[in-house]
Amino acid sequence: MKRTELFTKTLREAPAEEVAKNAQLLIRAGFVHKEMAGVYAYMPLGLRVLENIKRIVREEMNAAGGQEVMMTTLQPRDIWEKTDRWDDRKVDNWFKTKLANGTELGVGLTHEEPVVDAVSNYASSYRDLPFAVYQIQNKFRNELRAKSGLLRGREFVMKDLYSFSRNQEEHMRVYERYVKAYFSVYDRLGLGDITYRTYADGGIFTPRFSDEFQVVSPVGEDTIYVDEVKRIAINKEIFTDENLEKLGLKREELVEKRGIEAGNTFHLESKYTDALGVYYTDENGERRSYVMGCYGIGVSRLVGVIAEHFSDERGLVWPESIAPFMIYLASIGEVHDDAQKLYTLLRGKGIEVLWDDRDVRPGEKFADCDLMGIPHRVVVSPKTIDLNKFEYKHRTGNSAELLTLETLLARLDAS
RNA sequence: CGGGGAGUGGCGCAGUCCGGUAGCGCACGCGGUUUGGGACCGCGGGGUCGCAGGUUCGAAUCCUGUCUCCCCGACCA
Repeated sequence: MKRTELFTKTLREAPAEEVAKNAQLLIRAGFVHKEMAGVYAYMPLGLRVLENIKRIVREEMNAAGGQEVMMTTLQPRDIWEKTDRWDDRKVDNWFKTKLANGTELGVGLTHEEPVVDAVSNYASSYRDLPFAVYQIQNKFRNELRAKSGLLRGREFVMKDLYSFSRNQEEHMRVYERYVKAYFSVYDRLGLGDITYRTYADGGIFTPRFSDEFQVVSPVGEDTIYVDEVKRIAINKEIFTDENLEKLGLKREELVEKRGIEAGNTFHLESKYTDALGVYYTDENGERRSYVMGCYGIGVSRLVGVIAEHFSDERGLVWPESIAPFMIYLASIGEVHDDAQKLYTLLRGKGIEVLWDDRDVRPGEKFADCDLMGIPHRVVVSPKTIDLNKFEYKHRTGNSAELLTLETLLARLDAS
């Protein structure tokens, strides 16, 4: 894409109302637009990042056997009453609305009930099991207080997956498979080293712990205790001697840290299927309860987490796996034809290039390139043309170097 | 929802205490000089000062109400 075709602009200063680093940088660089508290719209660059994260999540969920669906945002009241989750005193962050005839509707905040309801039309035999469905969709939660930029919003993009198994043993195999898939996701996002599987409260309907995937960060909302050798952690909310013993953790081996919950997985047992009267038939023709699991990843929250973590005093520093563009091509001086040639050549190789073809001074191009966090910067100028080379610099590098076309392409291939 | 702070062109701010017809920087438009780390000069467009009442000859400024935003807390992916 050419910079002159991109309608968004960069700002020198962030809006005063934004304090969170992730929101400040994303707004300054033109990635997101704040619609209201806790509600952000994605502009072209931000959408590219969001879609890249979705792609990675999708690939890993598919690889683990998940089948993608898309449930609805509008929710009928009856199925939620069956599981006792309609009442505002039970679930206090519903957004609700009405049909013209007065019928009350819910605006989806999670999808256990509708997924169970939909699945019951198709799967009813042990032969169908196990299976899992997932979706990547906007969720709406009426949080009392939105904060921390993209980290806690009222409308956000979430991947939610629901597994259905025959029994506990099968469920645990499936469960661990998705836990593994989660780490593949975090690894590919560059967060693997600072993400800990964290034991947390499992909820009212299971004696078991749930797992949270906590990204260590000073701005995290959760306090966790990390065993850095075993690479697991325990959330402060269940930090008791009894639980430590149960989990085989020793108080003296744990380090207190702050974490951002970037995902979680729960054992749902048969709570929702039983409540909705949905069962399967086993090989003996007997009616049996499903064993369910649910698995969430805050996709839009990850945009904020990564912006927060991968940034420096000059701006964002996207990992290549999700960067909006791979290369920032800055043309300096009267070099349009040469820049065009390189632009076409790189795009022909399937490389995403943002060509800054504006008639502005070099410093402004470099500053924007750094602020936007594009991994590779290539400069075409009269000087580089005279030498028959290109100037190359990595976002995290200290200095630029002059490379021939072949070396440049090899450098990009290697990364 | 409790406590604290703040709403003035798209963004950052001054002006509010002490009422007199709105200003600066960035961004935007035109002209010119510039051109390797956010250049400079000149000219120009854009704001019913969050909203609604009230006081006053006169309100961004004083009074009342209301909406919104941010921070801390409680709650939560």
